[in-house]
Amino acid sequence: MPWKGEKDAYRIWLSEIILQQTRVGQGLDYYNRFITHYPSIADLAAAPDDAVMKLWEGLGYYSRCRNLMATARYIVAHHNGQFPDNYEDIISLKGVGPYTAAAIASFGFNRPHAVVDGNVYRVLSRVFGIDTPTDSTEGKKQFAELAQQLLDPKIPGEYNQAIMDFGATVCKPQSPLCGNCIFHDICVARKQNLIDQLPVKTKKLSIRARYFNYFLIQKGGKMLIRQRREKDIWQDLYEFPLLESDAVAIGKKPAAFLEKELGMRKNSFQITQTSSCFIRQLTHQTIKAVFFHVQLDETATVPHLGFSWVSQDELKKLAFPRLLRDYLEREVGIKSK
DNA sequence: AAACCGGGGTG
DNA sequence: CACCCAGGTTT
Repeated sequence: MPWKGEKDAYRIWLSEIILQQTRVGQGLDYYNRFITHYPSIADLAAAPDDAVMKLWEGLGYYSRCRNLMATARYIVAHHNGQFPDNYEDIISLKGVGPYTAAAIASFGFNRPHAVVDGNVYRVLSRVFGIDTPTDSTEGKKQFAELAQQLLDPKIPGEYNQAIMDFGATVCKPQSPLCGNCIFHDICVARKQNLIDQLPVKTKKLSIRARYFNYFLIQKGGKMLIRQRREKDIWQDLYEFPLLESDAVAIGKKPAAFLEKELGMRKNSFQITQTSSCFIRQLTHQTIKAVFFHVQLDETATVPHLGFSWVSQDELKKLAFPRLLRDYLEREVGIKSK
């Protein structure tokens, strides 16, 4: 991992933001691409939104990318391009919470702040036999205090790295290596046979189904797109004209949508192709999508506010949700790279 | 305190 | 399928 032992706060920050709720194997390529494109925080701050979001495309949790841009620009504007070197200033940055602030402060500036991530929750809950839910306010406070108490303030960076590595390689979520564990004889969870019960989480997420009907409208080699500006999934990413419905089958609504919502003239278009249902499982939503290919005739008039026509080359430079990027590549033959 | 925010890997 | 991932922000 290129960020291990890294002392450049910009690189530490970038790697930590990328790794939020993201596995190392998934984030590694993204990290390398960002460092290549934007070697310094000033480079990142100067980059256009669309270019940065394109580099983030497919990684998910896109607010991380928006906060990344905002923070880079803030540091250039207000900290002379120098990353703040203390916990309080660091945690005040957008997109930086307790974990990330402790990681940057300890790795980059040798400050004595203990990290508490999923690994730490797991190790501490098992070794000490703590069943307070880690997703409760009380649990967060309790584990943070314990972690801070255990931290070796002389070597905070090494300590933080060690406990997270230990959680990732020995005290794993499933099938932990208790036989080789240095805490074998003192681990409360192991002694009481509670390894599979700890850590405790209370909140069970509910997954809702959503039905997206996308319209692929092409004309003269260009496609009609829009940017998602609402506070919803995929904010600031691009998509095609969309009709969301309550169920998979939307009957005769496609034509009505094109006329009413897009202002297209009746009988000036044809739906030439309807895809099968594509399913994308997100953490808290199941997206079921159908794609309608629309053929326009000579008299067709197309909207309008909020939409724009883009060529394939322009489209490739914009960030689309994975679902749409996959459909473009598999069914339309447009490859992103 | 609870809801919301992606995508992928693993067993 | 359930669970988890070097979490954070908004309501």
